[in-house]
Amino acid sequence: MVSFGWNEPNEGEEDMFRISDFSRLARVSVKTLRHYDRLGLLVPAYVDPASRYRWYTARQVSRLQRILSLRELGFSLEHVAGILEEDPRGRTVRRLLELKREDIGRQLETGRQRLAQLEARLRESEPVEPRLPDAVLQPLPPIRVASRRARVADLDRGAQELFEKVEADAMRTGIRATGPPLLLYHDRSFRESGADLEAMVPVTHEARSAGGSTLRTLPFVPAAACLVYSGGYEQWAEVARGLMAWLQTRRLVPVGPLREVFLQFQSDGGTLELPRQFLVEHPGELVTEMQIPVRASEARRVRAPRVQLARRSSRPSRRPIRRGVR
Amino acid sequence: MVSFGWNEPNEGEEDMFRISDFSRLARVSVKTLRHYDRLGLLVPAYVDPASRYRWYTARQVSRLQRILSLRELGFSLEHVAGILEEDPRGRTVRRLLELKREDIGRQLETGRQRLAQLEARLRESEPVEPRLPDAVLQPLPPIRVASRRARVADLDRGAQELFEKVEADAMRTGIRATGPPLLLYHDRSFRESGADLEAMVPVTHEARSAGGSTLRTLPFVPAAACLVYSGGYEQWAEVARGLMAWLQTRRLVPVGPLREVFLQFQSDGGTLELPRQFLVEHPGELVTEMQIPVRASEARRVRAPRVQLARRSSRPSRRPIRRGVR
DNA sequence: TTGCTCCTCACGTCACGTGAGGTGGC
DNA sequence: TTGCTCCTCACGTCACGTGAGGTGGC
Repeated sequence: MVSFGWNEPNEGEEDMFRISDFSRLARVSVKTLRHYDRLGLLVPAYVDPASRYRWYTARQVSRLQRILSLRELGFSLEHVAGILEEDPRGRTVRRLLELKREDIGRQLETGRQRLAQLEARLRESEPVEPRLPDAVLQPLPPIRVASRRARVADLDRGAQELFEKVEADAMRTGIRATGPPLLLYHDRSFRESGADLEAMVPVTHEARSAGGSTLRTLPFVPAAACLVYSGGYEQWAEVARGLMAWLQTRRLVPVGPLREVFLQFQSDGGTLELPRQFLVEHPGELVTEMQIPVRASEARRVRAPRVQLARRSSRPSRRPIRRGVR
Repeated sequence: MVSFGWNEPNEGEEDMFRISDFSRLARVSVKTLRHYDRLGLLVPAYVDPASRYRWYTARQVSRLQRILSLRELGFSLEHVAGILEEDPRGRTVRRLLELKREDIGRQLETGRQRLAQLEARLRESEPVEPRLPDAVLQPLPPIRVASRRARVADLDRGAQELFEKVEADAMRTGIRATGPPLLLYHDRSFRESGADLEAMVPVTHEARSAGGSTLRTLPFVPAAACLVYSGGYEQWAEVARGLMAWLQTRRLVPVGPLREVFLQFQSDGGTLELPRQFLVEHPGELVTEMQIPVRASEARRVRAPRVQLARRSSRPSRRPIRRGVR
């Protein structure tokens, strides 16, 4: 047994709160307090060596409240532990909070959108059956681009940062963009985090250097399904449905990385060869073209059995969901 | 082996997408698709019996998108499964969506508040040290009340519903409230879900029946720490700190259930005996009094050793947090 | 034939919650 | 002494993600 602290001055001498009272007054569950103790986030002011009872002081409330408010801002407890070791007035914490502010701003925006959509859906008694967008099949010419490729932690932010870097490089080296920016998805399947992205800007063949960006030529693609749509990713549902239905009826299958071309991504328009009518229909909106290399299917036609039944008898789901609302 | 479906008409005959392509085009990870298959939420149109490869059709995108949008609204996957079995235009779904709308509205509100607080904190170079609110020690007289007690799933909503019921009972039975409503926390420690709450309205002793509500008399409390504050639960941090510090310096310990008295909970004020000055200072705001029965501490003074060191040597935390921001 | 795609299975993550079984405190 | 409070330990939750080890498909 180690024994110390018993020679301390009187400042340590004070009444304390048992865990249940501390829990009630601070509005935090006992389980949470024990959890924070284990993580070393909030260690009780005193722990009885025999009974292991935890005792807390009033002064510990402020640390607890800092933990809770950081947690509510969306930081992980591990992250909170780090922040609490920093100077709360220092630059590091300030920067983190500023980043978090932008974060929450974005979250609010998507929340508002979702709410608006939900309300629209509730107002309409009958859903407006959206006409599915139509695609075209065409070859993609080789394109000379300045590009940056990386695995990014967050899809949207990562893409934006890549584009900013490429554009900064172009600025510095005096390269002019000759067309709208493109985004390539290199992963064979979709992933939200750790995606392998390549952001690029078309340039002329005269460009010799692009700083940190790479100059390369996108290969010729003999056939690609291309689909232009307006609006952000909230449109993806219909775009995907439309494109896939289109591919399916034509017996085409994807064979290469997906491209997104940002034809109009700012209110001033951009350099595009879009039909003028499209732009008039969607003034100031985001206009994107999706392009996916395809080839004819191998004519290996798979016929679909009534799979729901087949699956049930051959391989029952391991964790069946209990049905029924409420 | 069960075999069927091979006599189906041609409608089942169509090309399909392998899981990676379906994933890319629908912007959903392969892991998620397999997960939904396992749960029976989205079973592939065809599963090769030999290879167990999953094949999806374009038509399955719309079901997937419904799953995703319901999930994003905050429904659990189990709940989503239930909703998908209902008529999407039926009353059940409509009611669920309306509830969810209110839910999201509330979430947006707290998000906005958090953002505002964060921004305020970022604007101030120096924090305004809040003066801690002050409590008073006083006896609580017995009070005749009409009350409803229940375990509630959600704290805030549960309390509100209880109050609505009590007030409806009072209306129906013609009882007049003789004071501001009270909320009692019966749990020995705090809990967010499943809390044991009692909502009550003071009434006269003449009342003989209160419908579904119970008529009872709150017992006399010889000593309670009472603290009046304005604002909502976002004030709790300071209130708790103030109250606990106040208790601690006076060597008082809580001995009974916590009461909240809603002195002013609507913009029109209410029936109160608050100092007029307080009301003038906080016009139209929420004004709450916290009351907690106390008694003198047993003079068993626990002296706090330097616990951080003691704990480290005697019981190292099992899952230490790796420190350092970013 | 080779590498690529897909498979299953087991375990991890995150912030606790649940419950069993047991001991200290007044 | 009795019930109440608190303890630890192990496991569960939720919606997947990670990675090992292995097989089918072109």
